[in-house]
Amino acid sequence: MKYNFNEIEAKWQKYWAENQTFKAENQSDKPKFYVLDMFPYPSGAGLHVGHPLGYIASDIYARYKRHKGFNVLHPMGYDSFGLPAEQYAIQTGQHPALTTEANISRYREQLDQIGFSFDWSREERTSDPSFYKWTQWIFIQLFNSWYDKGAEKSRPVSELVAIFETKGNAELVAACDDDTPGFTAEGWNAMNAEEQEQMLLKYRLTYLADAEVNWCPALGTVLANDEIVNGVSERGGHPVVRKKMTQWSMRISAFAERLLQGLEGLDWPEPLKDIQRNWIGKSVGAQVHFNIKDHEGQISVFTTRPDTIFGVSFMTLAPEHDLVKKITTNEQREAVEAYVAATAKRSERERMADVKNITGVFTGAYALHPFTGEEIPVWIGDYVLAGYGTGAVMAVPCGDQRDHDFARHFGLPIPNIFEGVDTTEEAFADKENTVIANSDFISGMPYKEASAAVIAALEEKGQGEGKINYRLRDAVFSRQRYWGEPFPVYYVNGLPKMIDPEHLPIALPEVEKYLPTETGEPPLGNAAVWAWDTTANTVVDNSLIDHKTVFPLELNTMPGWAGSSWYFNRYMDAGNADAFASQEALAYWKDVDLYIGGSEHATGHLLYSRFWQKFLFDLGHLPVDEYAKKLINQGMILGTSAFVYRLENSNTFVSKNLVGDRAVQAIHADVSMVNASDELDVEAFKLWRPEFADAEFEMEDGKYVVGREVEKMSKSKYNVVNPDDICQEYGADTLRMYEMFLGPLEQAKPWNTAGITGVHNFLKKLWKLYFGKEELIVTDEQPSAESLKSLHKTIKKVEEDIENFSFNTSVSTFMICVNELTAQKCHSRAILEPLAVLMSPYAPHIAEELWHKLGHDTSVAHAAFPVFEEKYLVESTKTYPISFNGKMRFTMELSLDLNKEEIEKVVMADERTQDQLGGRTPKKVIVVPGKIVNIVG
RNA sequence: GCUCGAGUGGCGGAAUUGGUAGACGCGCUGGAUUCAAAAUCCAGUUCUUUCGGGAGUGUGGGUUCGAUUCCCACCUCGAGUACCA
Repeated sequence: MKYNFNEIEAKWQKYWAENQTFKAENQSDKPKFYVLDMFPYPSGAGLHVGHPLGYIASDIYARYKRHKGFNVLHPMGYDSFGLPAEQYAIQTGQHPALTTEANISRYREQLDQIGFSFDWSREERTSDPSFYKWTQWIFIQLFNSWYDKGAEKSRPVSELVAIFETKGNAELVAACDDDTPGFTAEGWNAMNAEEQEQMLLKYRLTYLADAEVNWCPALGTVLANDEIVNGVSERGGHPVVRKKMTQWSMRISAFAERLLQGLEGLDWPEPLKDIQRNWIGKSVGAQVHFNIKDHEGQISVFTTRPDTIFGVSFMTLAPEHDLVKKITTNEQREAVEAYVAATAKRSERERMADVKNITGVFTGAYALHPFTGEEIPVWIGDYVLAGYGTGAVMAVPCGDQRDHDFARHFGLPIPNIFEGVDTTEEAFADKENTVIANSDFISGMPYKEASAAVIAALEEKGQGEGKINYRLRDAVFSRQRYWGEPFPVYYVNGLPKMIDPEHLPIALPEVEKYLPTETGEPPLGNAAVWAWDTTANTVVDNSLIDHKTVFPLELNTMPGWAGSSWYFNRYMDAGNADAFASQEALAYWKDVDLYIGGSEHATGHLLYSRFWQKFLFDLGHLPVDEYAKKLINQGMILGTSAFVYRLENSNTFVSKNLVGDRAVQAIHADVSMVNASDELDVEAFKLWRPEFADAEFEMEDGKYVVGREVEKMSKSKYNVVNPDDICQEYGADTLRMYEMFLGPLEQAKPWNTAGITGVHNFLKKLWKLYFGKEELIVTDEQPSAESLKSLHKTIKKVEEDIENFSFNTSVSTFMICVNELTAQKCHSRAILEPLAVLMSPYAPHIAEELWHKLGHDTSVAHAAFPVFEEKYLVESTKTYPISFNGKMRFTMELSLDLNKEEIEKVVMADERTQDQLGGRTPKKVIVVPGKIVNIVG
């Protein structure tokens, strides 16, 4: 009987769907296990072979856990709001919902073909109103909350109001805007409703504020820091400029410390945790307030080296610093203003590219040293960033290289405050080996002690305090786009009001055009029906806006990461209309046991989702404050591009090895036109594009050989391999096993379709253990000891491999097992039945077919995993490697009963040993019973 | 620059606590089968060699009876980050 994979796979895919084989119940006596994949954005290009890599790995794990008796939740859905569908809508006028729908069905078709064990009854789409209803609900919860730094906990704003009414904000330790003024209870009570509302916005966890944002003109929207790479937009590579705009922001900075600490308990890849740690960027130091000569007020700086305070020889402010205007002297005004104007004009990118150029201007003002009273010149310079710390630094040229460079460039003094170090040529920044000198009361102290002493002295003087700074900034949450979640927000006198959650969802309105309006408003400004009627509690026509009962709605939409920040909780109880998930379902599933996805989400999705989880946990909506116990990053599958070489200024293509040193242009050729031996199908190439129709070819041995290069798999490089084609030609089981066979899951590795025959042949060989030409050849014969050994060796190894996520080595193990069983001519049911179960996580279709052909009438998916028994592996002899000076020369099969002395005696008596020694007497003989023998001398 | 990660045959990769380097697969070579091809099967395949052997896991050192594995220095590639005070 032939292994007819197409027929088998279609049959079982249908069976699984009809029988809901993988439906997970929210109540079970079995222990739970939640296996999650990062859900995809359904792009128009469909899946290529790189996309399912992580899904296959997680599917193997999910299926394995089912065999091991767990109630497994393994869901899938779509992150279906996003830019590409909207860009397409702008070009074609087609509603993004339609293209998204079409793309999703294409994705679903492709996913179904690979035989994943997803519980599709829980499918979710972030662009579905029944889903984003809860995204809007969470937004409202954030708006109605503030962060108590004392308790490190999010709390309802109603509690904050109660504090303000009785105590003002003097004793309050809360996350809030930097410019929040202090006020007393009387002060609060004296404010009118609008003023109070303005004040509360400074505390809310999502707030509306004027902020310098990253504006991307080409995309027509603002971007978050993690959406910008090397100063250009991550998507499309467009320039980004700074712009002041009123935007919704998320106060994620309030959670910086918890996001950092929470990493400790997570079984996530260390490099990924490092990325998050760096992004959060905690630094411990002090805030120092310098008085200014002849001026009111102070200049505050943040420093991680309070111990170097006696080494300060100047100060530098960011050009944007508020004090610059106030303190600049008349003599210096012209120079300062010119410098400030010049810096403002430069884009972020120019400033980044131009790090080595030292620029700055003296303001004419002097700060006063808190201990010596010495006058310190105040400069401005663009090496100081307005957005970090206080936007000002105390410059210690002997201890900081940038300050040193600046001082040398402008001829400023470089006083040395380090014992035994010369700092004339370069700064000394080694904290560990620091001994302070020339520094009054801290002379002779090391870094730690000196820092503590300085902080204490500053606090006493009221001129500073210990301070921890984080690099993590609040995240801009507004996007000037159409295809995203609408905010449940309307405006009364310019102040935002939340729509009552019971009226959610606020559905995305219809618009004529998906572009910004003529007045520069976001696309929702084109909507005719986009106003909130506070009496009817519904969205009504804009013409009804009277600012009394009908108000304008928010025109921005939420960013891509809104839905993905909580979707994993929704799967636990997808479809619930009364809550984002029931408390019972949340209590049962709790968290994700295994999460697989790409590391490119380290500073985006994986940080934001942890933030929302902690927030919802604080308010009692979730049972745990970290949602993914274990996370694995799958590596990227790279494409193997093919190149043809065209002689310059001609239409002649030269085969790779004939190019020599002639001037040629390398052009990507579609990999589908190239065979496994790198030969180009010349006729197909001519038909590929009109410009190649009359191309000439210089062939070698009648063949055109292409060049190969490993690159990222992408349409533009014509190296995309489609999983559908592979499934058609070799079957899903082959695809699954080959993707795993390629190499370690976490590693990037090139795809090469040529190698797939090895895995395919293996499955054919497996099939032949069960079937002869026409019939099942499995017998009830007692298996041989050898066969039992092959099986149990495999059980042990495969189980260990799955637990360690080493799926590539499992595939090898299966190959070895089948090779051995074939050599043994084993057709025993006692071996082949457990083998089918063992294979089922990797190659579920063939396993299901074999299982049923062996007489079972329920799915193999819930069969118990074979139990490893040590007794079948017990050996009486061992083939010892006999080494001389560490080099293996020959082997000897010896009984494992022999002790050290006996082994040594037998080995020394062997002729080959004497040959090797050539008459010499060994200095030493190392015998490790069961392992090796090493003869030294 | 800083922080991580990785360097093993022609290729993908294996070697789980320091113990037979190159498992398994691709590719290649030879053979069987076939009118022929595909498919299948068998044998070989790290390099080098005077066929005894010798060398060999990025480079140089070290620890050890023994190092792909541990330590030190360096080189190359990849990822993250980028004036963060």
